[in-house]
Amino acid sequence: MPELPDVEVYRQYCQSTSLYQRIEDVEVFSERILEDLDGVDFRGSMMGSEFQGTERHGKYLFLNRSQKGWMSMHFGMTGRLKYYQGTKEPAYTQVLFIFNSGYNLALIMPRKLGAISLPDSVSGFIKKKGLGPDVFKDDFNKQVFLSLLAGSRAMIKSQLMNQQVMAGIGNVYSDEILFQAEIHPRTKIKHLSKQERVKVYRSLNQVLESAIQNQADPEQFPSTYLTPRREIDALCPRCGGEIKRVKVSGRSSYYCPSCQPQK
DNA sequence: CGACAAGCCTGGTAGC
DNA sequence: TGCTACCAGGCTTGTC
Repeated sequence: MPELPDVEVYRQYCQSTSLYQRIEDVEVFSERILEDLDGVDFRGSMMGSEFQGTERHGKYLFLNRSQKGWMSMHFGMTGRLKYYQGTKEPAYTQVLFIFNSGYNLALIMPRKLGAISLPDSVSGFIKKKGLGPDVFKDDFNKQVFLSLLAGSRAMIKSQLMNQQVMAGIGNVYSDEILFQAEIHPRTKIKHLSKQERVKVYRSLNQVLESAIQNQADPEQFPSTYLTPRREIDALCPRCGGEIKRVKVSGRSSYYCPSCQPQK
């Protein structure tokens, strides 16, 4: 479920495991996820360097390679990382970094919809991709959020998920935020009052903070959360009613019809 | 076996 | 009418 909280957990994982070890070799099992180099050139660029720091913007993770710039990672729908010792890489490993410490870092991704690229700078990458501000950084405040909704013709869920507007929220967390805010996912932004918009903002902050604290693991989420109950006819943790599913911009959205009535 | 799945990107178009 | 902003569909491949 690689949305902002998941990628933040991956960032902390890399920070605590994968820095300051020389990359002795790189194995590329799927070239399609390499954005700007083929496998041979990517390997050549990575070998001999080491990761020295981590950043995150929205759903993208960045690893600093000092004078050689940055490596960005995107996890698609199914990507995750594993730092391990041993000879056999995990199933569905697409790119494998082999360190001189005897440990390896595997990018595991059953569906090859993620991407790796080698940007010169994080800010340049954000600009090139047209990403909006990261929703969990300090400068993302209520005023910024309200300005990003102002004048929009979109449905609230689509706007929360639009990475060009604001970066980090995907299908699962947009549903959770709107469940906590008691707003139907198909609500048009122009029909939301100022108080309702502020309520969405507060829910956004609370949900992301709680998710990161709980290692983005739905099983550890508060009992009032929808995320562990993303299935039709599950029961609403607030009112006990049946959870329903509806399509919003082509994405399956779960909600409680009585807690989140359609306007 | 068809529908579905947490990601992004693109082309066509609805609506100001 | 023209331009934007929006959204449906496609990509991939394993699971139910």
